[in-house]
Amino acid sequence: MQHEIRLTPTSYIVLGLLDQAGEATPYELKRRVAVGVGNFWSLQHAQLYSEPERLARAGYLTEERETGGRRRKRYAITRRGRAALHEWLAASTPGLAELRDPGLLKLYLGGDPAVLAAAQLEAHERKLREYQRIRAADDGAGPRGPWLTLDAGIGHEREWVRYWRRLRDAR
Amino acid sequence: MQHEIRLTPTSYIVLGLLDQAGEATPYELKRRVAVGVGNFWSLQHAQLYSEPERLARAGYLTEERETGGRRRKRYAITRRGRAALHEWLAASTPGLAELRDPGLLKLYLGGDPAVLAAAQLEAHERKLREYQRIRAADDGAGPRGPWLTLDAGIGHEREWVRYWRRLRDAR
DNA sequence: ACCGTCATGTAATCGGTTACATGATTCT
DNA sequence: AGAATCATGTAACCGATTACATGACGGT
Repeated sequence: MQHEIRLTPTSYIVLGLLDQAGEATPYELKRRVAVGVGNFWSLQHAQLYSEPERLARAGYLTEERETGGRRRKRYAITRRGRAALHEWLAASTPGLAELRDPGLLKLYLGGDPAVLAAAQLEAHERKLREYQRIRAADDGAGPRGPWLTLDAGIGHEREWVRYWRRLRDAR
Repeated sequence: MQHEIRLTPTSYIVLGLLDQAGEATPYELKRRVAVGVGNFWSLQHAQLYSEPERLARAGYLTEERETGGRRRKRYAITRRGRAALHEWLAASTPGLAELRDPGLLKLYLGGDPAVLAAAQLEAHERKLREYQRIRAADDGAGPRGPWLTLDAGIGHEREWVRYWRRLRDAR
């Protein structure tokens, strides 16, 4: 309830999901991540056990154990947690994202463009189709954020496809 | 010289740069990273001290201390290091990159699209101009990798600009 | 001579990843 | 009933980030 801890993106994902969900167990968080944010910011499932603990100790969440059966831990966001979340949401965003693409790294360090392009192209085309399927299935209800970010994902996948295709066809 | 260590992207960046440079001190590596890979895969400078040590202990690099003045450590890649690098370069690349953009994360978790868009747009426009300046200054000599990845960076920055602009102008 | 900044490095901490492990369920 | 897979969780390790610290050097 007292030590200051540093809040990382992982922290805000947990806070944000709990803010929307009301309360959840780590496993529920895991599933929510998998169908949403996980597409552009993935987490190890173990973090969804350790991070809520950390947040609870610092007073951002409450934790209570179910009494029956699996004795799961259920977490809920506190007023302090909500405050931290909204402060972060409103604060100006510092740096930009980095590409951090393993394929691109290989390209930079001397990998064969043609070989890389072939593999990357196929993977990105597949990913693009997946996103488009998700978007087609979305009925537009629910919060706007997920829909908008999906749109970003599609845009970038298209860009990747363009990029690797040009590279493949070069020369 | 003997323990197995896990090679991370950081490892390959060090190996790759040393492969091109012949040999270097951590500080020289730092500068090379800053003008190149660092644009899409940044590292803490401290890692450029610890990682070469790790690699040297495992036999991928040789390490020798300068005798005079600062007694810097100079590293060079070994045959084993080169082998590991080229094996990695040739191996098929596993997953795709994630966007991992803090602005996008805020958008997903409920941040105000208009506010986010304004800030992000400006930052990405600036970054795009920077890349274009770098490309204009590039004489096309030297290895191809850096030039090609710069191109990827430009493409994605353009996509970000399109994306946030549309978002800003929406409604 | 002093100051500020760049150069260069080490130490401690901690978040994140990997590995391990057991209880439920479903399938054959 | 046994096998396989999903659900759920813990523990250990380690790479990465942060903080700290000192030396060199150029400028005034």
